[in-house]
Order: sequence, then structure tokens, then C-alpha cells
Amino acid sequence: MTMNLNCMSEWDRCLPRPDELTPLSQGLIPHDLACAFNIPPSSSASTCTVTTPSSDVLNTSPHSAFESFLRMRSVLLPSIESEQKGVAETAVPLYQSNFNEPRDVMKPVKETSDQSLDGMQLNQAGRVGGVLMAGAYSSSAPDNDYGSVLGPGMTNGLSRLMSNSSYAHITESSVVDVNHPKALLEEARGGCGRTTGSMLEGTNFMHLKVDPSEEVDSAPSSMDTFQGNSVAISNEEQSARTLKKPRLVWTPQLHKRFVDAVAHLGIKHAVPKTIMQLMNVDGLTRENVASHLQKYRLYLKRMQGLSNEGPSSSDHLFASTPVPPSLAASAHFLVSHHSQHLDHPYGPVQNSNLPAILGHTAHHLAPHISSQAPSFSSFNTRPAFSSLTRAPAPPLMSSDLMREGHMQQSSSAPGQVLTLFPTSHN
DNA sequence: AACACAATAT
DNA sequence: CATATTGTGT
Repeated sequence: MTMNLNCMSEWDRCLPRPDELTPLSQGLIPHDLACAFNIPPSSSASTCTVTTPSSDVLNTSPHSAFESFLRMRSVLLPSIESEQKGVAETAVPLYQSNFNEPRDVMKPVKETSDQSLDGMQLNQAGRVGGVLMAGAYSSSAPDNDYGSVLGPGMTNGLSRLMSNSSYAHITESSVVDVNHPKALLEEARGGCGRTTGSMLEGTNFMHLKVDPSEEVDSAPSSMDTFQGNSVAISNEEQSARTLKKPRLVWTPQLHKRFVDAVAHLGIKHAVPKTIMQLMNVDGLTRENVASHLQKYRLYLKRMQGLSNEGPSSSDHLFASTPVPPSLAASAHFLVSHHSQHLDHPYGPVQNSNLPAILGHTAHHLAPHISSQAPSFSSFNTRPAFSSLTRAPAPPLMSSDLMREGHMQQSSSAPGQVLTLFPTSHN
């Protein structure tokens, strides 16, 4: 707890002052980006003023918006008490676009060069064009410490706020979408069945294209296998609406975030929705989490049966993030009778990096290569690591990374040392 | 509506 | 195989 407080004060210290924030009245889209998207300047200038009548945040001054942001943050900070209500401020994007490649602007998150961005990734099922999220701006300043994080973070936070309810009101000035990854994603997924009754119907949205035939992990910049246009903006919603939602790939990083959230909540409070909120990953659905949680619980059960470290054959993913002590200790409540309550047997986990969970955009969550990848070799193959090595992000302490380094050696992975992250010896 | 869980589908 | 979806009961 103390540590968390320390983290938070550090976090606080690094927050930009209101005067450092980009005024909302100002266009947030860089000129060249606007050009790439054929976004008229006028439209880009109105980026933040469009939409969301329901949000008190957007039409206000940067300063009050900032305060709203702080308010939101405070909701989640104190403890689990508020978990149901909490909305974290900076969502980790599911997808990212690469601004350096105008011709291929929208592409799935991928392990590219030096841009270690976060999140999950898609597998073969489909690629959803990247999300133009505010956080992407930080890629121009990769070693952003916490000062620069907040700029994007806040914007993203706003987007998340909105995405819960308000984005349906977004008008056709597509610029808005750029700042609302989740809205974009939902739209790309075709309004999506269970989660959201998309009220986007007739409107003329810019949206993402999904190309089901594209393999995510291959496909360097080489191609525009995107249908026709490399720029994934189009007006034919038909395609987007028809295409199926891509499968989520639970990367070790993503799973770690999941575990952190679960551990932080304690067994009692670890329910899909809450976990999802804590994870704060854009595009992540409750169903995604529920499914994963179901599996994870089974894993925990099975693991405690075998008290000795059983290197279970097929649990590479779960093995990648050690079960936090607090979870391991209370795992036996999963057996047989549920609805036993023991909240927070050991309090928050020592390593639980609250800020990270709460939505600090985690640049070290670089995705690995998708493709089935039975091994973690991709981590050795050079994930973008630069930002991590020199930016000791308070949220995720280096000790945390170290802790992940050792894992139960799996019999199935003979020689390989399964390190989650490449270390100096690699 | 959210949840858990098993079964089944992709 | 990993994840999604569905069905049933709470």
C-alpha cells in the first residue's frame, strides 16, 4: 500500500499542469496526418467540440477537463470499494496505427521497430486497422516520461468516458473517431451484437477496414493487402458491418494485466466487468474477460491440486505470469463451494502497479508476434524495448519485470529460456 | 443485467 | 489449440 501511495505521488508529480495540456479548442491532428486522411483542416480543428452532448467534459476548458480526469482517477484509486463505478482514464489501445507509414497508416499493432506500443493483437482472423488514438502521438516522443503520457492519456480518458455511452451521438465528422478508438473499433466490428446496440446506423462514419485474409505477424510494411486503399478509411460500412469481430489474442503482456487486475481485486471482486474496467484496454470486452477468467480459474484450481510446481503442458500463457501470492493463497476458494468471501486476504499485492492498472498507457506492453506461437521466442526476436530500458516507468517497476523473468521451465520448451522480456543477456 | 459454468462452435 | 459463443441456472 505504501508503495502504491508512493507510486501515485510520483504519478501525480508527473502529471502535466493544465497549462501544459493541448487546448481542446486546438486541432489535435497533426497536419500531415490530416492530409493522409484527407481531413479538411476545418474539420480537424473542431475535433474536440463535436459530439457528446452528454459529456460534460468535452465542451469545457482544458483545465476543467483535466479536473474531470482527475476526478475519474480518484474513483479507482482508493480501493476496491469503487470498482463497479470506476472508469479508468487511459485505456491501453488494442490497436495502433503507425504514423510513419502514410501509405499503410492503419495496421494492426505489431512488433515493429522501436515503437513498442501496447496491447493485444489480432490473429489471423482479421486485422482491424489501427486505431488512431491520442496515445500514438507519444510515439514521436518515445521516451516520454510521465509528463508526456498524460497528454495522450487524458485525451484517451475522455474517449473512454465517451465511448461508454456517448459515442453514438457522434456526428459524421469523422475526426471524432480518430480520438475514439473504442468507437472506431466497435464500428469496425459492425456495431456488434451483444455488447452494444450500435446506434450508428445510417450515419456516415469513417471506419476501419478489416481484412480477414491478412496475416498479422507476417506482413511487414511490405503490403497494402488492405482492400484497395491502404488508408483504412472508407464510407462503405457494408464491409465493416459484415466482417466478423477479430479474435482476441491474449498475449503474455495482456494476460499479466489481467492477472494484476484480478490480484488487485481479490477473488471476491474479480468479476469480468470489474476486471475489464481495471485492465482498461480499449476494445476489450466483458466477454473477452469472462472467457479468459473462466479459463484462468480452471487453471488456478488445477494448479493448486498439484502443489508442487507442475509444469503443465499446455499453459504457456498462464505460466507466463506467475500467480500472485494473494491469488494462490485464496485459490482454494475456487474449489467446490464458491461464494465464499474472503476479501483481500493479503491486501493489495505488493507488485500491483496501480497506475499501470489504472490506465497509464503502458508502453512496455508491446505485443509479441501472434501466429499460434507456442514459444515465446518472439520476445527474443526483438520487441521494441527501447522505451522500457530507459524509461523506468513508475507504474511498472523494473522489479516487476524481473519477477516475470523466472518462470517454471516447461518440459515442452527444452532449451529455451522463457523470458517474458528480453534481458541484457539475450 | 451480470455472473458462473459447462458445452460446444470456430 | 485458443478463443468465442451459447445455454442454463443463479
